[in-house]
Amino acid sequence: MRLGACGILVNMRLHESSAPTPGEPAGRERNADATRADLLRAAKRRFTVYGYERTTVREIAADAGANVSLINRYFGSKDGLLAAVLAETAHVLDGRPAEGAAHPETVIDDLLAGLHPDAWPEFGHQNPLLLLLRDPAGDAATADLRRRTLTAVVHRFAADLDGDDMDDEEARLRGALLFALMTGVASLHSAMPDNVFGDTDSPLLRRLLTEAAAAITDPHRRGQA
Amino acid sequence: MRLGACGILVNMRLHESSAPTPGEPAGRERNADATRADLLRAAKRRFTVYGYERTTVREIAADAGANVSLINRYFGSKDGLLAAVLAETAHVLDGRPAEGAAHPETVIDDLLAGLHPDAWPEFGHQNPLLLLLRDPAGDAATADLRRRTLTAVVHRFAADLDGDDMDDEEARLRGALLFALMTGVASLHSAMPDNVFGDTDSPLLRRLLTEAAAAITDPHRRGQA
Amino acid sequence: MRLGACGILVNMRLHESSAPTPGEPAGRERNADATRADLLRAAKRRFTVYGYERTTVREIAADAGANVSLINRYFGSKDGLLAAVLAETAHVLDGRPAEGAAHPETVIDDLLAGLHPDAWPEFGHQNPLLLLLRDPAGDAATADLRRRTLTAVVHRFAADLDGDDMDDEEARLRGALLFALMTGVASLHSAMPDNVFGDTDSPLLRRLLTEAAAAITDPHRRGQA
Amino acid sequence: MRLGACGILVNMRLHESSAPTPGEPAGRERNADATRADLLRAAKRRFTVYGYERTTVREIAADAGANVSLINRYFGSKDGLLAAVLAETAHVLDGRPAEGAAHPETVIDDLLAGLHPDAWPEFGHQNPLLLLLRDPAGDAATADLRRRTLTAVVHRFAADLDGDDMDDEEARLRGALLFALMTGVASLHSAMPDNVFGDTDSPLLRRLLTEAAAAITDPHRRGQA
DNA sequence: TATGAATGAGGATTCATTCAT
DNA sequence: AATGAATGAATCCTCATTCAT
Repeated sequence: MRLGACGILVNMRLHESSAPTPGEPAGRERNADATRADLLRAAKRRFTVYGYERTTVREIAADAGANVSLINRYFGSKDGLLAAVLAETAHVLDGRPAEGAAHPETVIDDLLAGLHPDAWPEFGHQNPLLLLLRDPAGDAATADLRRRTLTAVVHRFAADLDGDDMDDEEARLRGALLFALMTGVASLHSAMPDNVFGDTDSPLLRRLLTEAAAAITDPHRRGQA
Repeated sequence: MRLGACGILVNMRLHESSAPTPGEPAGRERNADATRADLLRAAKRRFTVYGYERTTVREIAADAGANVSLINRYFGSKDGLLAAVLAETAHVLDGRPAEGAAHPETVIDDLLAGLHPDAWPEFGHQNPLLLLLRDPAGDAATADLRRRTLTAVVHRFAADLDGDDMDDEEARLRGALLFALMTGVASLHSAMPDNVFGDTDSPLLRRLLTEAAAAITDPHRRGQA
Repeated sequence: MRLGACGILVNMRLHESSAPTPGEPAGRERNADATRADLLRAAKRRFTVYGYERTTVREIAADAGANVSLINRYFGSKDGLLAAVLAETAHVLDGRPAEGAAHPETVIDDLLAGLHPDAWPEFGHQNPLLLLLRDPAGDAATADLRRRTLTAVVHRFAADLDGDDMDDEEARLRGALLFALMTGVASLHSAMPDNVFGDTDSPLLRRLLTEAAAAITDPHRRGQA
Repeated sequence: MRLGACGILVNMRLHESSAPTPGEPAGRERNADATRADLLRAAKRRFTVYGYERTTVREIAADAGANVSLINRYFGSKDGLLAAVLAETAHVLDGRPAEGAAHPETVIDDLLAGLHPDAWPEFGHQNPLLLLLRDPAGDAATADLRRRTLTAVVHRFAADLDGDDMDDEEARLRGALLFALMTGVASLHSAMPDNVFGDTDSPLLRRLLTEAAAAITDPHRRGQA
């Protein structure tokens, strides 16, 4: 059983490719790649924090310090931008540490680290996976992309569990449940600003989550009727 | 430990007070209460399934077979309608069986029943609790109502766990985690139409969930480091 | 020269035919005439104070303690109600004292009395003639009625001036000017809540207005080049 | 006594910065200033002629040959547009001839010139001051602006009268009365299309008005009791 | 490449009016 | 006569997108 996939969930400072340095004069430097990246970053944050519908393209452009039309130029449409963000979300998994310890504790460590106020700066300090679960926005193509991305992520979880102790079917189920537990916690944490879970570093919280994760992932669990 | 609150989640009664019998000619029957109820029902479904922003008041009115402006007449605004739906969601809890068996199995039974394709007809066959977690729409007042409703629900979960075996603080934490597990499963189930969890009646699914729930709720769990 | 017409402008407490006595239960007594009168009175006030467009029929009905539909029943439409109010305005002139002293002082006395905060209770303490001059509301028929009413009123002023000292043409011109002076003062007074004219009883104000009125009405004025 | 302020009332210059040349194909020339000016001009006319409420933003946009949403782009809202028009009205005063002959005749000349069918083309051939007196539309902020503009205009009249012959208080009263006379005449003229005052150039009309104005403004008037 | 002006579709809401009771 | 539920047209405004420079 390997649980490395969850390693992606740790806080990772991303390479600020070309942050919209404030103080710079209005006239943006003509650099397509940087502009594109800035727009993408701004979109990630706003989509994650406010949701797709409540985000306007003008807000994204303003955040990025770019002109609105460039969204259409580089991403075709607002939906295209969402698709790019979703793809980005999937790609976040690619950067995971290749080798991961396979213990429930690791999973939970990653989860709890992701709840930290400083985690996920690129996504407005929200777990990007919530983007895949919350408001079902976008057109048909985007919805499909979202679904496929979600499937890929869940499969990744399953793959890490897969081993000689269980078949694929069972691994997929356990992976999905583990994913559900994680996103459930992240989602509730995100929805309740007054911190339902109290101190994120509380030993009890960690113990309970670890136990629950173990119950889901451990095939040799005793006491199971 | 009592877990009765979760019994509410299986409440799928649907008193079709005055369904808009199709085939009838135009000119709605003049019954304010029925109209209001129809609008509320239609809103519940669309808000839950499509989200607040992607639902237009005209769609709701069309679903209800009523005139659009009656939404404003009866609920003041689209936001007021959302508030009514949220309140309804909270009130669903009030109809719970007064005393419930306090076993994790009961919680999971309720959860799994809620995943059934025929469950929650009023909410478009989606768990209404998702309405409290997904897209953060509405104006300030509605957002506050949403938050308070969510808090109330979580507290209800906690109250059912509270007992002589743990203090309030701990009960609240365990309740929140249980709630997170449930909504996480419901959310993932809702987002992936091709049924990630396979057969909802599968014994393995039930066993894993029950174990996880027990890990969260049982204070006397052995083998906890 | 007679100026009696202006006598109509004095403050006159109207017969409260059936004031919507508060405290009475909802169910209105079934009395068509009284209801009609109440609606008319309410409309007079709101149209005069807030203007036609900014007044809703529901507000009028609420003021009158009557049901909205009765406006259409008794007056055909909102426009019909306005027409009735305009007619009423014209009829106010009918109740004038048949014989009036023909001095500019009388005209000005009436005008100043009309500026008093307690004057014109039926019209929200505003000079009803403003209704004929301000916002050009209503459909074509109503606009025509308004115009005809206005013409009638101006002619009435002229008639009071007519005499052996001048021909009809000249009387009409002087009457119109006198009317313009009066309504100009009333209009400005109405538009500036902080009382542009200071104390309404000020001797200077009365003297200046009387002189101006005299300049308009007196055919034997000396010093006219 | 100086009456120069009234000189502004004859200001009927109209710099057609970029008239929507009819006959040109669709696709408006991309000139923000010109578009803004066109919208403002169209609004001035419709607000003055038809009043605020009876004017729709679409009508204004159509008049200006511009897209409706540009009203919101450039003025924020219909109310913002009204505010701009009111400000414009106030600014009209700024362009007055610095020094004016201080005779009642000048005031009346200006007034009568303003009654000419060709006067005030920008305001639909209506005296723009009527905009400040007629239908009290707009939200609270706009109502306040209207009131302040009106106050400013009246004070301007007063200032032109102020001199060593009278104190401020008295000047303000006389200024207000002069303003009332002027707007009263303009208002009645505007409300009665069949020309109540007959020929605008009639010597009698001019004489009567000049006498009335003199009665209001001249502190050395003989024959005053 | 970048800008910002212009566009048009769509959305919530208000309101006079009609209709059934 | 009176009630209030239902209707639909109309209005302001927002927003993604396109176009010309």
